[in-house]
Amino acid sequence: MSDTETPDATGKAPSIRDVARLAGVSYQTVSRVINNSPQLRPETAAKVRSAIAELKFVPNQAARALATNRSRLIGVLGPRMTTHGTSAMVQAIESVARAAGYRLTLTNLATSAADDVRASIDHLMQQSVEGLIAVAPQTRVVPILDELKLPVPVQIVASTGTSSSHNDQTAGARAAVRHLIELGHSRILHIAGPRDWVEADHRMRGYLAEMDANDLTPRPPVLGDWTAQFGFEAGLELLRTEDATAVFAGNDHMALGFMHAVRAIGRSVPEDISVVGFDDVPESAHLWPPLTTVRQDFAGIGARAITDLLSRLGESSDAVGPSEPDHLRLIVRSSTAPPSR
Amino acid sequence: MSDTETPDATGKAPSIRDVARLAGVSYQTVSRVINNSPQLRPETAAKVRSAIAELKFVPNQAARALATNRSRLIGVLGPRMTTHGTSAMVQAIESVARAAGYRLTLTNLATSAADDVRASIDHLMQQSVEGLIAVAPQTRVVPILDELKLPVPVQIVASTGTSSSHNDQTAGARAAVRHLIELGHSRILHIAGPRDWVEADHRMRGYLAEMDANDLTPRPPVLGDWTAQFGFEAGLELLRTEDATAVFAGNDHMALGFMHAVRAIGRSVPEDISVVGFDDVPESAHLWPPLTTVRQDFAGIGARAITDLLSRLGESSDAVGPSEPDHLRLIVRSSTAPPSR
DNA sequence: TATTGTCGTGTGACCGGTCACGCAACAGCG
DNA sequence: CGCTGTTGCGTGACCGGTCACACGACAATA
Repeated sequence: MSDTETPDATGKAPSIRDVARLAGVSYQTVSRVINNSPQLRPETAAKVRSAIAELKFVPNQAARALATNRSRLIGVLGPRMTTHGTSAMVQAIESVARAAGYRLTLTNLATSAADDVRASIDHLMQQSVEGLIAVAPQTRVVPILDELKLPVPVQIVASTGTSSSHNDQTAGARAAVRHLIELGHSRILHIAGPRDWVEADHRMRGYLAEMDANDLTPRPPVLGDWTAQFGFEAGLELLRTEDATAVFAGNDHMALGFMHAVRAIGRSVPEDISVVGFDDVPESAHLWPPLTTVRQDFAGIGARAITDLLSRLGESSDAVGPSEPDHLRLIVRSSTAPPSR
Repeated sequence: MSDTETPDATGKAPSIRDVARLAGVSYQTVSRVINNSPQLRPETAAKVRSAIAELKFVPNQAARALATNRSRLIGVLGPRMTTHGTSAMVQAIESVARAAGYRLTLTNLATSAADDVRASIDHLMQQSVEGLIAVAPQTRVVPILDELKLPVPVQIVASTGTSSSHNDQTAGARAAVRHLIELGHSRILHIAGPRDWVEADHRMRGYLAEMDANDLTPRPPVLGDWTAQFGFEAGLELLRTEDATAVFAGNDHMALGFMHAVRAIGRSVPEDISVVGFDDVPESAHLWPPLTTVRQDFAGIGARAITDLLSRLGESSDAVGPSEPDHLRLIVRSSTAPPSR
């Protein structure tokens, strides 16, 4: 009478054989039930389902992966530095992947050294991922991915677009610079992101291209590290050595740091100098002054990237349609104004 | 002569049997090599290793998991809303886990509805994770975790401490409020985080406790959603209806939004009203004015949580030692000053 | 020289699923 | 009434590792 409440108290998880025994069918029938095979009598399926519920059976994914040679696992190669943008993208990726029946395994780059990158990729490949998605990778990561010739599809998602839509990458940066030019600025500086980030590169190119298109001579961009701290330090330096009326920063954080520097030397934004950022992180609207910036739909970018990857995996992409590229938009706030001199 | 360059071009990944054949040993010997068995003649091991290299053999984790009944997989239950803090913690968790030979599988909560939480947990359990780590969970998630009686260890990591060190949870909040009191403030408001976040709850309790300890009557905290936008809106409202000289916000973002509201009505921080935040996100030092806040070592918290979890899994925690709880520190900047009236 | 123990390696079964097939029962058809 | 086709389900082998055990070679011991 001191029987355990559950039918088997072996401590081991029940297998399809256990379920089959309880339901009075063969293990293959159980397999059919959990795979929604159509060739099943409804009553049989019901019997099996109740046995599954009773035993709290949950299919062993490892066994399934082994037998089918499909892991339904997607590897995410995270960036070295996480930001609002990358987290938002990863989150979107996860939710789309899960809805499609895929799981996510995550790894972050410790550094961007080649060995380190290879180790991270190995780590993912060992889990026999079916696809790889590199979030905001540094530029040096990309050739490594190419060179490795991975046996699975690789999707690169830079925050200015996926690898499949390279055309509009610099558009946002150009819009930002054009805005400054239209306000009447001509001495415009650029604080860029790190040399080896895809996004940084494209935004810098956008700056150079737009300056060029307006017959303005760009100043050599300062290369930063995306942080507010750098924006601050670079700002102190630039304000001492350069005579500019506007700055286009590679992201909002550096713009924020730069604005701090402007105040620190007793000048003000936008009266003395205009500032525009990039990303439109949720805080940018509430900075002082509210920051003019370029908005990105991070979640949308992430979702598109994973959708593309899934469709490359032969997954019927549920009517997501082709990528619509217009996810960059200039948001004008009060950190920009016509030059006073 | 048109042979492929690799020994086998079957398109399938090589198994230990293939390696064994090439090395002229048994598959068991290969298994011993990849598991670093000591009982091996060095020459044999070398032979096998070169065969492994030649075939680019990589052990199939699914098969291993199936045979050993150990997945070496840790499930991460991410929060509904990702912030700087949670990303930093996840990143730290990943790096520690990887170093210990564990892999991470990630899922994010879409909402905090019970069904949704259960679905997310199921999703992780289906992958037969060996442990679960819930990052910054809402309070309602915790009882669900308890009630489910998961067969694996669960580690809850709130950004104010892991579940194992509950004692200092409110300390940071109390320090923040005490700082305001010591400056001479008595009419101090609190903009709290969402009702169902563990952190929000503890910070609120810290506020109430410290007010109480100084015989000050706390105002009922406003419950926000962590965003700058909320801080802004709540600020507009509070500044209209309340007569306070200081505000303690549940996080830096809401503090930032509040400061925006102060400026929006033509008053200033800290002259008219002092503001203190919580978290010390990297941008806080560069806000205007630089924000007084409570610093948290997110990476350290994350690392500690995963270390604890690993040790509960019987992993020899490499001399990490017991958790040192002093990771909260008040950072005084210029958003706080004595009251002017 | 026979016995015992250790070292290094091989053999068969097994983990929990899936796949390809086999097969009984029954229906439709000439 | 026999033939064929379909439906519904069961059997054996297999995925790629690991585990328990067996076994031969050789050294130490009696």
